[in-house]
Amino acid sequence: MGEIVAAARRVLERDGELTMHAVAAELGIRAPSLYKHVAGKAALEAELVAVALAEIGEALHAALDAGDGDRRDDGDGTGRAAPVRRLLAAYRRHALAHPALYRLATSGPLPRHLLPPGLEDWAGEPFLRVTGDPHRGQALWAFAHGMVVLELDRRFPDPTVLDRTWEEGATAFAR
Amino acid sequence: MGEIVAAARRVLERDGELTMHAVAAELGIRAPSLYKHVAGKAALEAELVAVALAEIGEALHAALDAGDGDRRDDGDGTGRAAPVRRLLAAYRRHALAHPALYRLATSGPLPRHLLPPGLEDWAGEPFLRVTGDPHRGQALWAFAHGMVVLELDRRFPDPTVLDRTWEEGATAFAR
DNA sequence: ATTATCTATAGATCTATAGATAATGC
DNA sequence: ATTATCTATAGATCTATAGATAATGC
Repeated sequence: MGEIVAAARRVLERDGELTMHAVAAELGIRAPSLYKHVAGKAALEAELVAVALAEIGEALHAALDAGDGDRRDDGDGTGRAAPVRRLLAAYRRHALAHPALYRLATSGPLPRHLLPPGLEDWAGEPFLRVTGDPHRGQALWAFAHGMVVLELDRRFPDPTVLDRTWEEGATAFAR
Repeated sequence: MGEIVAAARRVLERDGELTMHAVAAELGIRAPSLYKHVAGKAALEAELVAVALAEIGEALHAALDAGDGDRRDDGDGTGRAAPVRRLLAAYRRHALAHPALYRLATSGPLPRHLLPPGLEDWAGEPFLRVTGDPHRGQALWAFAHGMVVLELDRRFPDPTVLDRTWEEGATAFAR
């Protein structure tokens, strides 16, 4: 990860937003100097999106790889709820740990032409892996993404503990 | 709905964004004149959020009321998939028909202190009605919201037809 | 020489206020 | 008189370019 991208990431995670001025300050230089190294803000953001997708993908794949042994004893007798639960837990944990980066990578149009080929698919693969079906995988991803953004935006009324809500999603999709 | 709110709504749905200048132009006046009638942009947006929540709530309640007779023949033998399907279909249809208004009402922090009491809960009630459980209702809502925002942001790879994905969510939550 | 950084600033966007002026109601 | 609208403009924010200046490599 280039120095500038790393600085941009620190800024984004610290401030919750990204400006060229803040990135430059983080590096100890002036904003105009950045333009000798980066094409523009959009290009810098695209690099951050690539970093974010790679990390999300790693977290999700790792979550599934980790538990490849324990398919029983998940409470519903089908042996399928545990992997789904682990996947969702990893997704939630990672997103809430890097809220601004998560938002950058998952909100608004994706600059696909600026991303490494295959990265997007690879990052989403765990949802396919765990459901065994593309449409079901997409649906599970939509559930996870919806939960995360609603949680980040504090959209759930009351000071709700959301563990049970995540659990409902896990069991619904685990049949 | 006040004239200004109505104009703001037209602007939002037409331009996909809201500026005081555009709202004033829509009314044939200058932007500074608005401030004699509205406290500020945030207040105007809050009124739009209230309108949006009321309309979403109406659409969802109506969708459930409409089909209170046909609980059989939904393909999974439980008699519960049909209402969930209708609810999701109404949610999707309404959101995609008013994308900018939907986003305004569901993204970012909700100005609860500026909304009519009870409105938020009432708008979300159909999810409780159809699942019979608060947590399951929240989970279903998260799925619907996730689907809509991912669809609006064109986040699903390929030119996917998403009907089957919605269907997967419906069956998952209809048990 | 070449490369990196600097200062200065254009230019785009918006919200919102101040104070002047025109329109309307009694 | 009061109310609504107007012009003018402050002020906040950002991205990005132009041209000058300093630092580094050969």
